[in-house]
Amino acid sequence: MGDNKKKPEYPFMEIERKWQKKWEEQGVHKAKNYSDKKKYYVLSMFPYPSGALHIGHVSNYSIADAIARFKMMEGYNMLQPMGYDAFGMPAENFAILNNSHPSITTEENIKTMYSQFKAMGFAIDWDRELSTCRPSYYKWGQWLFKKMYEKGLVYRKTSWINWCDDCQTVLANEQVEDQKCWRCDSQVRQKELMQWFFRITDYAEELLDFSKMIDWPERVKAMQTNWIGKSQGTEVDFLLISNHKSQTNNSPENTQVQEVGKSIIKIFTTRPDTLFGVTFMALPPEHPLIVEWLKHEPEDSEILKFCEKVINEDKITRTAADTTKEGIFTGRYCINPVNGDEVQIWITNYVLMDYGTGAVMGVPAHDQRDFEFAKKYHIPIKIVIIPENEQLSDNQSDCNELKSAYIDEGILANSGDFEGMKSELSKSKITEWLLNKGSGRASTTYRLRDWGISRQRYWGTPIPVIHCDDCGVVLVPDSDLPVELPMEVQVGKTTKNPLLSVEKWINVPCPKCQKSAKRETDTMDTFVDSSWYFARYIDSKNQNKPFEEEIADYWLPVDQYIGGIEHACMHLLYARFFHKFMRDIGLVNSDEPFLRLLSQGMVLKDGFKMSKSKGNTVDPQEFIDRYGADTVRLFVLFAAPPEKDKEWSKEGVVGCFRFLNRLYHFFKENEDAIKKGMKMPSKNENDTLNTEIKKLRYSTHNTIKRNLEDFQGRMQFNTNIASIMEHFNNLNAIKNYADLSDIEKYYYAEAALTIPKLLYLYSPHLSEEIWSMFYGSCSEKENFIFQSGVFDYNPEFLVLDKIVYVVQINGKVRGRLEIDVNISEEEIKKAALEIENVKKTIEGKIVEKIIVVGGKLVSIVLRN
RNA sequence: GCGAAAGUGGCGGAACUGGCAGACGCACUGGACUUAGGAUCCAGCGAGGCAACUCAUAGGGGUUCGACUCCCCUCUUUCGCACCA
Repeated sequence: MGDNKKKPEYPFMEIERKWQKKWEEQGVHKAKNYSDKKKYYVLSMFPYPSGALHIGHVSNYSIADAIARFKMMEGYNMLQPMGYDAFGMPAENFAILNNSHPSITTEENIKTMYSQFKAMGFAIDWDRELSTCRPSYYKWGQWLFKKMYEKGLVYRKTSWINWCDDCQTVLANEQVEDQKCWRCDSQVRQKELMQWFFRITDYAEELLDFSKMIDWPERVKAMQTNWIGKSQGTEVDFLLISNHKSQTNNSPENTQVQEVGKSIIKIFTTRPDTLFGVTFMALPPEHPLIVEWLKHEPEDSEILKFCEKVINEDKITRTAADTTKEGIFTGRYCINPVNGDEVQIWITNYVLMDYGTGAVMGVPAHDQRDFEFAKKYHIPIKIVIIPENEQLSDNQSDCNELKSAYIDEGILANSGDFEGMKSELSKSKITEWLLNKGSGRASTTYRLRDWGISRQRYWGTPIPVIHCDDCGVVLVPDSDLPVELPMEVQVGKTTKNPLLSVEKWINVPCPKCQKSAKRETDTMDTFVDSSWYFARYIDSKNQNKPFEEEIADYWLPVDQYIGGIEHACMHLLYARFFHKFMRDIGLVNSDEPFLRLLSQGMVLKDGFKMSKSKGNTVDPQEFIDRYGADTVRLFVLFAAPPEKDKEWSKEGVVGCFRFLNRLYHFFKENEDAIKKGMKMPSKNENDTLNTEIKKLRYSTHNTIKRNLEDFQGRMQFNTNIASIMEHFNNLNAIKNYADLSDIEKYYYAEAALTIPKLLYLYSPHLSEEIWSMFYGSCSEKENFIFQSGVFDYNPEFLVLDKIVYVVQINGKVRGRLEIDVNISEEEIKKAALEIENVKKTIEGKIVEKIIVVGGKLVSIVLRN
């Protein structure tokens, strides 16, 4: 021990390959679909096959693998599957860049990634591997689409989207830069396009319920709650005045018969207490009423021009909070149901058609936006709420002096029968009054919008629909599923959706009437694919249904999900929606897909997110080749707690490598010594243990305890690893092995062999290698670490016979006291007062009281 | 603006229910051994002070025998949502 000879690096490459081979040969990572054992399903978000594992993947799967292996040790029937999220724009663009077809490049990338996964040595059941771009997978995505359609959860409607004429596709908001297409730089315009939607809003209320999860980060729950954005308020009907004042050409059609549905403007408000302060009505140009009115406008009308301008503004600019509020008066009026006031109707750029009822009552005195708008266009401002302790003074002068709206609640003024009532109470009273009059009702709205899943893209799951002139939308029969993507297309920069030009594929007979019809050419958003993949893993080879319900009952929900925070309001919400839908059609019997969620932090370089454009990327492969998978895995877990961002450090990796190296050489050098201590001597010599070994034994069991409890609770692997290093340092400090008694040698060996067992979760290859030095293959069967069960400690060894008390005077540490455990409080006080330094400090002062905290410290309080 | 999280040495981070602030690792410094290398071993490592001690957990108050931890205020950073009526 401790000699100064040169040491070669440990042969990690050989060791890692060796154990990967053994694990595979003996199928130790395969999960059984039917088992008496309790199951544990560990899942990491699957990767998009970009051609190489990046450091984020390595971090994600290292966390998952630690949990997975712990559950294996605990004896669970553990499942950790892996697959690829292979459809979508990045894959399509990758193919375009390489002048190839995405089906080719994707499968190539999958191959590369698979071999990288193998080299990392994750405990993955590869028999269940899937890729979303294979017909065997997306067949069932299409099947689920149909089920959803049949349940009324799928619909088509025209909606306003960002459209690039050059690329002939919808652009997501983040693909529009400065009103221009990110790819071809041409002007983006708003276009009304027929799109497919999933009615996720039907589940809005249930999606707000997180009670069925065991452990989800507060942050994610808050983000989803925020995103769903439930608001309770009141819907109010404003009657239109049909022969409006400004109209000059009073044609009978316009003035008399109004369609019933259009004779009112419905608004939603969370502040019915301000209803008496309404001085205008704000509608977006897309509002059906406006659309109707515009038909009667002359071509050069200002109103028409204004509407066109607003509609063509890109969504982001238009909905930004700091965009100047603009509007135009329609010349028409409606009636405020609470007081009969005539209210001007304006078209504005700041009201959103797809929230609430798509119309807003303008209360300039009590809403900042309305206030700014009213100021600009000289619309009257009427105060109807005053702060509780103030009097309403001269109304008129007040309004002119106002610098901003009073948006808080208060006491109602100028409010008819509700005069003097508190906002809080008046809300329900006014709503009640409206209900009785039939011109309003309580209402709940959500910010959550239905999920638009149409993509005018080639590389995605085809929507299994055929359009027939006579029959309309016809679902592709089950027997014709999957609707496979045609392969004979050229993807390229210039072209529109390549599917549009595959005549052979598009033109099909209508399944109902056999007349010629056309296939839907939109494909599905890739988030549809990832919304149910966790369920497909449990029976991924099934050719007759998405998965067997009985197997799903065993495996679902996922016990532990690990992924990035970036999916909080997208993937994680969509997957919850899908799971609930699958429950409602009887496929699964649980309410939530993911019981526990760990959202891991990013790996940063120099404090920034790694990105190609910044040029601060790290290729993990480089480090894996040089220091081994065990080292890299250990580093990403040691650098910070899993949910925190971690800074990539080359030196840190080397530090982990050194630790593993030291460990390996320690066991090589002390192999014989440890072997001698492996058997508990028959004679119990506990009493004769020297203090050093007693401390080591304490270290062993305390380290195990810390690691065990951490896995049962907060899962901060960085401190676990630190504690293993610390314990190894303690073990290394024993230099007098030769002098030890048999029982001391036993505890020495125990201390040593604890290390591979604890480290197995983070650096499994080396751990197995060390373990096998002592518990090596007896026959054909290997003794894998997990088979030895989970690590456990003996609480008896954590009881010390001497304890160090810290002695404080007025809160400052003045000494310490090593004392027998069983000593009484009085004696401890006495002993504390006898410490030299304590004596000196309290000399000439009066001791007011002495507090003894059991097993920890003595606090002496002096009178000042 | 709303919501969430966070702020501790040169750095990543420990300190779990209030009880020795800085575990573990990196970097650094000195030494040993070295045909020198990303090797190994020993020692040191918050600041000030010869020392006893003092000062330090973003800043300021408070509760307490005792506060990184609890309460109040302020500042800063990151993230999410954002004209949501």
